[in-house]
Amino acid sequence: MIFMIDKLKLQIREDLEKSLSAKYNQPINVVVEEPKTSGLGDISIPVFSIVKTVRKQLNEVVEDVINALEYSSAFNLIKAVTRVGGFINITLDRLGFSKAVIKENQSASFGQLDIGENKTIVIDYSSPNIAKPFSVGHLRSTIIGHAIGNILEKLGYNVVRINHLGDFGTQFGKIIYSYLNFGDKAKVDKNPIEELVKLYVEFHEIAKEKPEIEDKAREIFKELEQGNPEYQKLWSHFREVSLSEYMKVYEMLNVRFDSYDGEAFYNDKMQAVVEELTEKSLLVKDEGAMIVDLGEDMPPALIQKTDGSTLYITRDLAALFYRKKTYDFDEVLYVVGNEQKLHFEQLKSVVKKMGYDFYENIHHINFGLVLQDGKKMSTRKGKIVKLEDVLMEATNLSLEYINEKNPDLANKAVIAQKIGVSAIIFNDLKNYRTNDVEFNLEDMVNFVGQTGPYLQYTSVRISSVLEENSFNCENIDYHLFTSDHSFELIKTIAQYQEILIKAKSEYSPSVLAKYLLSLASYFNSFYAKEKIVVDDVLERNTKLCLISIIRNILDEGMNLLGMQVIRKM
RNA sequence: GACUCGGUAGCUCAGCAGGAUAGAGCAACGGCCUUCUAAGCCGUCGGUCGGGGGUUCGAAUCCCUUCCGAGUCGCCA
Repeated sequence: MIFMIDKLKLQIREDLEKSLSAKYNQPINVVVEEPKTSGLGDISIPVFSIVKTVRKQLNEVVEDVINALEYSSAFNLIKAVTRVGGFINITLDRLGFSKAVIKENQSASFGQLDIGENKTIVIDYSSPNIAKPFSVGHLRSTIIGHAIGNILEKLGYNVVRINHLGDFGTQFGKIIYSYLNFGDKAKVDKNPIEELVKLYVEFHEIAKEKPEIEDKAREIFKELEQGNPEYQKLWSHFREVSLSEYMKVYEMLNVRFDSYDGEAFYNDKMQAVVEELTEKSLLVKDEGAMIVDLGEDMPPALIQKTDGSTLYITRDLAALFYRKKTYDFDEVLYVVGNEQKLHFEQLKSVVKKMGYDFYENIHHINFGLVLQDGKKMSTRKGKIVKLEDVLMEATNLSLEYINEKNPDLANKAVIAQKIGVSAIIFNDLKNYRTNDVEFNLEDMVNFVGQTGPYLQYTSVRISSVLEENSFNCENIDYHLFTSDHSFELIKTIAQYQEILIKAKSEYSPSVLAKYLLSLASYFNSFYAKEKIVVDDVLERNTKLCLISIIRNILDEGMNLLGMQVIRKM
């Protein structure tokens, strides 16, 4: 059974390649695509490359391809074949195609994709640093990681979501020192992250005058590592209060994790890595530190500092092996910014050198930096934009819109927040993830055009029609789907599954986001042209069925992206 | 300096296993609410695809070169 347009294209391609290869007695590659300009049909086949391989006249090849098409198993869904120069344009049988799409959509198996069955993917995202504010960069990681995780689950993968908290390192020595010497317990309890950051900043100011406190901090950290109960208690307290603040953000974004094991969790698992590297003779002493030489292409990986303490990559290696052992993953994804590209290349390279094949399944899902005035945002420069403020701003603005457009709406505050938060999520996901983004509040809370609210609004429009009218998808007049604006919708619906697969293969939610925009756009055009609740029972039922399918896809798609679906706005 | 990523309409971006007149949204301008939510729809305006070479029937897409921006480059994470 062929229904999806991409499957149809694939089928035509396979059939043509088979019969043409036989005819010309050599392997033939056939390109099957969708015409970029409208009015030329639904599917097109440029034959130039075939002409080149077989060294025959263009006309002759065109003839051969058209003849071969008739023997394709997809031919029953083809209505017309025309030729424009070196292009063969295929027009689909709209009636037959619509029927296939709607039937497929109604079947129980719709959307149940199983390409990820029995496969496990570990995905590491969000990972904020304890005692530091939740940055806009971590917001990107959180949003992108969450959406990719959802898409993977939709495709049938077993997904393990890990929040690899930055809860370890010399900075804890500094914070503990500051807290003990000039901290205020009450203040910290009341406003943990803000106060801890203040203490951290204060530490650095004092360290300018009295550099010896740096040694104190290192000492405290060393004792913390070795299990000093007082320091451990403080560390664990700071971790807890920070995490509970992050949880508020996660709750607002509707994000969950399977594990919050951060860097500290791997503290006792690093020695084994160092030992294994030593056993495999990969560790070399260089300028007092222990490194793994990675050849000409890459700078070496620093595994152990001169003073014997370990580094980021050592911890990541320990975490990686732990995850492999614990989850036996097929792939592991790290949703971490562009600036750590080299780090992950080194990580893969070290794993490869250690002789493990699974280095190929380690993917750095990099994303662009959040820039301010064209430069990387820096905590040190104190230009911290508080995430809560951004979410608040978006919520307030959407409330203003509601008051203007629909002042009698019930639950305004709740809906305003759902719109505001979703606007920010969508704004991040609609563009390809590796693009850098300039921090711009106005863009983030834009509600007009290619935005989150546009999708929500489209779904709400459909809901308000469906709410008042019952329908069934058994009794359909497929002829109604043959108009241009209806058939665009049918073709777009038919692309949904392929879009999910593409979003997975590129690890980019933007593929889905762009698709939802185009579906919504086609619907809104349709909505402007056609009255849905008409007197004719069959026509009304047919249209209601169609728009309900559209709403299902919009809603599911929005959920996959991490947005909130609403019924009224 | 080396390496990586990017440069497409005034702005934000699609398109990039080479294919037919380079597409959206925003902004600007002009239409469309006595009919299912106008956060919408329709139209107009807007481009030497950073510059220069090359590969070929054909280049935004591939190669080289050059300019511009960002990021990274052993003891932070």
